[in-house]
Amino acid sequence: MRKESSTNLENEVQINASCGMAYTLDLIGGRWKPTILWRLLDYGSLRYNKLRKSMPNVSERILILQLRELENDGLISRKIYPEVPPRVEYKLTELGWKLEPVLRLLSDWGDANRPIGY
Amino acid sequence: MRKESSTNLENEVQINASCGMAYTLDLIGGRWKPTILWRLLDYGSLRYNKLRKSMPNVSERILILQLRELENDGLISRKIYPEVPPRVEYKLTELGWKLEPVLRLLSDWGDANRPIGY
DNA sequence: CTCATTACTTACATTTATGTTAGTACTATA
DNA sequence: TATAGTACTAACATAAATGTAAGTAATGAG
Repeated sequence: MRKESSTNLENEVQINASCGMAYTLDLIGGRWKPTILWRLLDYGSLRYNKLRKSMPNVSERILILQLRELENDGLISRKIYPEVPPRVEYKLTELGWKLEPVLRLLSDWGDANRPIGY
Repeated sequence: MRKESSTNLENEVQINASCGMAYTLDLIGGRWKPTILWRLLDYGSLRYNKLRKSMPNVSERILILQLRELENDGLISRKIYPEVPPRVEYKLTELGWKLEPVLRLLSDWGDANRPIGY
């Protein structure tokens, strides 16, 4: 959990409010968020388990955390089917799809400029 | 300082190596890096003191840390003039300038999609 | 009754990022 | 001798992000 007040948090809030770049980076900047977003761009829609199995190194807790943050920020949606065993499907929202060109540019830049042998 | 080995670090390394998006985000993702890069896009070249005064909320230590990381990652250069009092000028490298379209897209997206009243 | 399946949650532990405060070296100028 | 100016560094402290291991609810199949 975050503290209710700290210089750290105040700085974050202030920067995000005044700098579009920082705001965008804050939305997509978690350790596993790029991977999640990329999968959803690829598959369109994914069940939790399939997503998880496509990311062998995340722990469940962290994966859920990142999914919740993306959901709270309006980038992905979570649809629960009332079945047993449960079924939950994740997909990009309209806002999430608006990110596509941004994500592709970030991806292309990284692939083009990552040092050789990195 | 970072540990030499930890799951955290291993995950970071592995993701950055396999995902261009994550790699790019890692380069520009510090708290004050967007602001620094934006200033340098704007001014072309900036002395340390002028940069600092344009960012009243960073502490010196953190500003220097972020500058060093950007320098180590090859995005900015640091030129020392052998004068007293000292003079140090920061500017974007060629690689740094290549980021310009990425930064502008991130900025535009954030400004366009940040919730009202945020 | 037992077990498998799915999408989680809980309690705990560690690592990493960020922030605070004070101090330094060097010289020119007053 | 004292002070100002610049670009830092050092020692310390806190906040936030990430990771580990185990457990849970619900139900159908065997």
